[in-house]
Amino acid sequence: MPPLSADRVIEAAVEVADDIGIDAFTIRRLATALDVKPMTIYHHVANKEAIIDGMVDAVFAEIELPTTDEDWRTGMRLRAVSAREVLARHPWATPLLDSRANPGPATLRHHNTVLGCLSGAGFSFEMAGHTMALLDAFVYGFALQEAALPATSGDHMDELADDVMSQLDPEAYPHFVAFVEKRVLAGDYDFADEFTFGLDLILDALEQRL
Amino acid sequence: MPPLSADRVIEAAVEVADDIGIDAFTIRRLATALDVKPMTIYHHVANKEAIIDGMVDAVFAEIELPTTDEDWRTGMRLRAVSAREVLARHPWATPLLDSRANPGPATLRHHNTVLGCLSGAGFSFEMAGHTMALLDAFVYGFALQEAALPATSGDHMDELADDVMSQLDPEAYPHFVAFVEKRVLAGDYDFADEFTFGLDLILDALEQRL
DNA sequence: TACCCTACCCGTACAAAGTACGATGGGCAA
DNA sequence: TTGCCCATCGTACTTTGTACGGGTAGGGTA
Repeated sequence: MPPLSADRVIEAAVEVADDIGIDAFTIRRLATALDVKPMTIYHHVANKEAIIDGMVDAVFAEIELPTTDEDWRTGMRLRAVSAREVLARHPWATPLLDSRANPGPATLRHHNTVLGCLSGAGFSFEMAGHTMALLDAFVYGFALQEAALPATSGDHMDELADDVMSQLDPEAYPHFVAFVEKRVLAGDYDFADEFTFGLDLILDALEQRL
Repeated sequence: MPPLSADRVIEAAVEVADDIGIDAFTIRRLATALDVKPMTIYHHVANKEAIIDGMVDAVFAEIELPTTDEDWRTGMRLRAVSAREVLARHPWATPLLDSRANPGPATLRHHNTVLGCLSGAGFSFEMAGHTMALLDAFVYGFALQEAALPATSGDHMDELADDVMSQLDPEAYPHFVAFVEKRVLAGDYDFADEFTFGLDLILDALEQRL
């Protein structure tokens, strides 16, 4: 076991948060995961906020970025798909991504590269801003919805949905109940498919406006 | 002052969270706002989680819903615009909207009405699912971004952006720095405008697919 | 060898949070 | 008046972040 370091603290913090969620993530639990006493951690990071800053930056670092020799659509699609995957692995991160007052280097690099891809493709600053805000909103919002799901597909969802349905008055919410029964429980529903539908619709529409 | 009730607890809780944020929102502070001792609150609600369930439902209740005699596009646009306004008033709510295991009546009514509007306009269950997932993702994601902004427009932003810029190496992040200088600090930038751009783009594209 | 410095690590302790448990007190029915 | 009920509260326990200061090991210097 190498001596503790800020990087090892952040790395373990991400793992702990993945396992037990950001609410249950405490310094004491992180210390246990690192096989160290709580106060040891404070020798390497200033406080819990600084750890979370680092965790968010680590998440940004996992997201694949467009390369310079791609067209904007390929690059933006790649980044969006990668971001969704990463945020699915780290569901606690989505509400925090934009909320850090101290963005880390990977965060800055991320935004810089995205803007560079769009500028390189001839987007005006105005259009680049529109595009980034729109795509980010969609990706973050989708990740938020997905994080709330008990499961995105598979057998588990049937039982869970049944459970919810049983406590729900079909008279009061007829469209909702019908949707869940006819669509969600139909068999082949996978919420993740909604992502590609929305993403490609947005990319198509952006392309048209150029 | 009427006697305490679950509704008054929820109402005050929303106000407190609006004022000081969800992290600083504690039972003790809520009790102070209600001019009551902490334990009194537990006579009316089960625990803090139940309060948050109620707060989220109260936020859903504030969002305007489409009426049955509108076409789908008008209804969906109205709801999206209203949701953005409501979430801007209650920035703490966005990450919680989808995360409640016990949705309240306003929440269920909300989803039911949205689905009803789409079904009434002839959307298939499949297309209604696509549409709702896409619009919700955009609205929630946008609200998340907006909540992270120190300000969406006005003079404050200039100073804040200057502050951020001064600590940032233009060599390392040239596109990012250029974007902020040329677009954000240009004078008439208002992040809120990005909302209508994205929303109308999505609605246009949805209309085309029908 | 004797000393000390530095980099780590930890023991203890305190404030603030959620909330279990039981007491209190004031109004109403009989 | 007596008895009861129930909204309110006092006290106390657990869990959290983290301030403060004390160890301790290993290497450099005299």
